[in-house]
Amino acid sequence: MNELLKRRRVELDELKQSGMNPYGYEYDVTGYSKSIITEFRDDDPPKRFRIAGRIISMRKMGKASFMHIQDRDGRIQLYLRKDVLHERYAVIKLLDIGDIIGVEGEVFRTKMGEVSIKADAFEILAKSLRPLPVVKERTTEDGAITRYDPFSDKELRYRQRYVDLIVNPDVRDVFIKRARIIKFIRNYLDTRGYLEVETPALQPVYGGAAARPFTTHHNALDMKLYLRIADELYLKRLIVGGYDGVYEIAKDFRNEGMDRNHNPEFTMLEFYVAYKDYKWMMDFVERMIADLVQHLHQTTEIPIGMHTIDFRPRWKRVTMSGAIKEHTGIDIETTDEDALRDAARQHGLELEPSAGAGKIIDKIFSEFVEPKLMQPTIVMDYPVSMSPLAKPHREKSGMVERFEVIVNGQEICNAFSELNDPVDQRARFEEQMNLRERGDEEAHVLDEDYLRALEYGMPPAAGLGVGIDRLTMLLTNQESIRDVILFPQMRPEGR
RNA sequence: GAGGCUGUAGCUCAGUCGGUAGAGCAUCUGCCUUUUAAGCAGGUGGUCGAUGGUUCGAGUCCAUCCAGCCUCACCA
Repeated sequence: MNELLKRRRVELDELKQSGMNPYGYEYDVTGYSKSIITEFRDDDPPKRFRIAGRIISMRKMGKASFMHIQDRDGRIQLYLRKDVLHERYAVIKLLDIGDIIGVEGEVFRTKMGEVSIKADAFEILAKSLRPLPVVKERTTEDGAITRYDPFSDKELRYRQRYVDLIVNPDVRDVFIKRARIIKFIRNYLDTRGYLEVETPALQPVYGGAAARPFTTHHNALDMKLYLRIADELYLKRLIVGGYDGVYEIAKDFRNEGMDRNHNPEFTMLEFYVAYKDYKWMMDFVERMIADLVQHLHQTTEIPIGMHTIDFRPRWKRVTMSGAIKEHTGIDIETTDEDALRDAARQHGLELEPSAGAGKIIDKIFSEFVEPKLMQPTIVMDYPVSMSPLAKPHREKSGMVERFEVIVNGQEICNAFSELNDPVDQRARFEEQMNLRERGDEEAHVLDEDYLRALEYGMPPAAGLGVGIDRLTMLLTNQESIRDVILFPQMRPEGR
């Protein structure tokens, strides 16, 4: 144990010997930093508050000391004087940055103009035994805060998120926004009469997406179970069951690589509405997201990365074939598979010989079109081979009624008119099983019970999936999914 | 899975040609009753990610491993 840790344990013992409990039981808080400061009026008679928080800076002088404590809303300065606290003042010597204290006193404004609390009593609520990487900072005249050498090591920040949250207020803010995003969506769907449901995370047959699952084992049933990769097939069973609109905000689990856009567990909104199609869903989702952005930022126009992005409806709508033609000159509607492959190769794409037309189109799109779509864009009408759960296009053969929303070069949602023809659905599943036999581990699995449900009859329906983590990244301007997940997956810590 | 970069004090980082390990902040001691990147003076603090190798001598060169980041591949 190093000197800093030893030192704090010595102080802990001294506190106990002095008769103070270094781990208090409760504190009756009557004020919070932010409101105390904003509501302070110089002409009013002094007000008293009890406030609790963590010490984040200290300036001890001989017979008086200043410190800042941080509570849930922000920071406030404390002023402690020996001639007020008397023998209690000696305890200040045993306080450290990181300790959590409760303080009672009058609010006043210092000579330098900072609203502060003049303490006449304090208690220790939790003695901190580890040094906190707090950092010097200065508020410049225009109100901007300059921080010196902030705690920035990503590995430490993710592994010890509690420390990150204490010392980096911006991080705390991201997760408050994340909560507001989820709450807004839930409220938006609830007030329109859609039912929030819960479906199994442990599934005997996984489905609803193309991905490799995590597996686990149920001891009592002695059976293999999968962690869900999507909730789609269960939610559509509920549409069969007669609910008009259902949604679920839930964790999905995919056993794939990790990078700045992928975490093995992530949060997905899935939403299904009976008697609607994908056109209806386009209108719905652009309205919902525009309202969400307005709610979060008080405007629909926000800076993201290098761009300013405007979420105000109506968003640009393009077909996949139109977008590809515009950005590459390739006409996928009049080009057969071999010619398509040649065209893709001419554009510099490397393709596996097994790649079919759908895969080639998808590759062309994600390589040459998607990165260029900065403003919210609805891209519609996808090849049927890429979308085994979507309904055939009512006009274009070989296509399905599906759309994605691309913002800042990234997909943020995926939606389609749901396939409700059980015979077609069975054929699509069988095609997927063929792919699986040829070694595609991510092909969809045939779900016999889901087919049985469709055979009873499912009304036409529109479905939507929104990756909440990526949406949060977008709306909080974060570059990595790890910055919007409190405890991202990490390799075990070496000791 | 492939390539590149990184790992030095609690935090943020220097460390030259291979020659006794440094700074700022934090921390400690003393002084200081409206300070605020408080100040002044003086200190403490290191398994240089791990293991092995080359060398008279390794933070520095080499190999292997661990962890993180980035790019690519894979992937809704």
